[in-house]
Amino acid sequence: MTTSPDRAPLTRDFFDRCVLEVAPDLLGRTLVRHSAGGTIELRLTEVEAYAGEVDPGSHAYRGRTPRNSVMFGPPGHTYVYFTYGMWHCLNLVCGPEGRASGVLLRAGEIDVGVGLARERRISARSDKELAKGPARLATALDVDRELNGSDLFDGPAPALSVLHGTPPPRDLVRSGPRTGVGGDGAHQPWRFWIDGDPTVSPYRAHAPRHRASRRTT
DNA sequence: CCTATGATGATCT
DNA sequence: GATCATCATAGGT
Repeated sequence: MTTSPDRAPLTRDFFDRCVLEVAPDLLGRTLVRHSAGGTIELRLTEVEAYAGEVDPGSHAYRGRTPRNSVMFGPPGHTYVYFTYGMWHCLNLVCGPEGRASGVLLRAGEIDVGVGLARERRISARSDKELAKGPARLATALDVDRELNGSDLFDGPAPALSVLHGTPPPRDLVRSGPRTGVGGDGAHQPWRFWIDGDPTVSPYRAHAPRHRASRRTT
């Protein structure tokens, strides 16, 4: 039985590097999700780096809390959080240990399991939209907080893993400010994407909510 | 294509 | 109580 090099899993050492190296290096890689519904494979086209306690845009900026604790653990694990009352976002924890950094997986192209992804993403108007955005990606892959902290290298068929895939030519890798990040971290060019790829999500600048108080009924 | 806005609840201060 | 690493929808261009 032969396995082509692009189907080989990445090693844990791949993730045990500075997040600013790992993030662009993840573009073009293949994310594999095994769940009860079936298998999804996705080619990553857009990611963002969050550099831990030194990064004002990072959940880890103000230190360890119950939510962000897996960011402080070893690399090669998932960090899944719930946001805006409705959505989940999926990150991969990077090294070195103690840095509390992670890569937000923002978008990709579904290569395997398009039918299953469409069942989970009824509102998608085309296949290009199935994982165009971090919460859409998490929805298409059936990722929620149950997956938080899971090890990408947990046994022969982990719930989530990353294969080598085919990285794009370096001159197609672009970088710019992170979507929806404000404050002192707003201008770091730590969003990375494949230029011209139709599955990359639109950039949105940080939009502060202004006096948006809700009635308490 | 674009912009504006409501939905919804965990988290942290 | 404010914020939030977002999305779907409605309506204008």
